[in-house]
Amino acid sequence: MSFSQKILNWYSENKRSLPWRSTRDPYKIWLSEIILQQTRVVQGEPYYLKFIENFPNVQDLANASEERVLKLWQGLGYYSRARNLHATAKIVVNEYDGRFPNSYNELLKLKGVGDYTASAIASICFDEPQPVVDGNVYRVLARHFGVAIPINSTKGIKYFKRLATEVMGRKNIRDYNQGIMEFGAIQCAPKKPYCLLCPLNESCVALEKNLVQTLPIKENKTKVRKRNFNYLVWLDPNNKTILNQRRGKGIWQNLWEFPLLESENQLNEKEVRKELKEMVSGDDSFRLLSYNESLIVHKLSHQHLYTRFWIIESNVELENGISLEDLDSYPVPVLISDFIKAFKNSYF
DNA sequence: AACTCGGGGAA
DNA sequence: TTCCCAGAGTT
Repeated sequence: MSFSQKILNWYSENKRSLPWRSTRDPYKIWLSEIILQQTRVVQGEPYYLKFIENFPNVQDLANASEERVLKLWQGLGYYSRARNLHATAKIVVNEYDGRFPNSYNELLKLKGVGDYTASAIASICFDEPQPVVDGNVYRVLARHFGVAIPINSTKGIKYFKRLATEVMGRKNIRDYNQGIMEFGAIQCAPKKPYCLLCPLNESCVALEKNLVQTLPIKENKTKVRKRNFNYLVWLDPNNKTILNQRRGKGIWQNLWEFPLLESENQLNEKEVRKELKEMVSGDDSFRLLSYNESLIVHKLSHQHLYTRFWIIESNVELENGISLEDLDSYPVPVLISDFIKAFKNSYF
């Protein structure tokens, strides 16, 4: 029996029941694929359900505000996915008459749709024989065929795409693609796969050579940048506060946060007070207190944010202050939403 | 080719 | 802690 046939057989017996498995609607498949980029199924599934409920079709998504899209995306990370999702919805509505392109090559032109996602949509919705190559597929192929080329090298990316094309089998590409990913996620898991019961164990090169724990090979370790954040949580006599929207490049683009003082070294109370006096032009009729005793370390994959929240009780009314109830309507990073939640429970 | 972009779950 | 997740865009 061929490699692809064994995958198909395994899939038919072991596939999870997932909400996007029962449709060929390109909108829904596209949405699910964007959500699942670098994201576990269990984490993405509730977001998929929320998005379908709020935006049943691409027109609804295109007509929404970016604020609303980002708010629904809040907590999922990689927020450029949400911005590109929204932008692509508008393009599909305005330039494609509301219909998604139906081929790999055309899908590839959409924002946020790369090789993997174009292959996924083309195969699942339109039966086009394009193999998906995601993290699961890299692992399955590297192990089963004993490939030691780094999966994140230019050479590796080309090699595995070619290998995936050779072994895919073209008759049921829709189930095969989902099957090999599911197989990688459940059977050929990253750590401690249970090879004894694997339907492909007789032909697995990594198992034969005792390389299951070694493959796939990945090079480059991301170095972590350390940053010091001081968030200024204003509270005026009406308990209103201030949020700013992050613009430009960097993390959390277009999300909201409290006014931020970023510094080379962590600031103490005296230094924060000095900065504040300049901001309010000499007026020092405010109370300043540190909310968190020890620093909060918010860890992103390539940045560690050493964070302190400062509460500033001011006697001056803020002009465009935001009430604490309204804070929840803004899309904010998890670091901020965690604080808001704790703050509301503890401070009043 | 290397870097940037989140957050969370599992071992 | 470390690894990695149905990757893509930018430099």
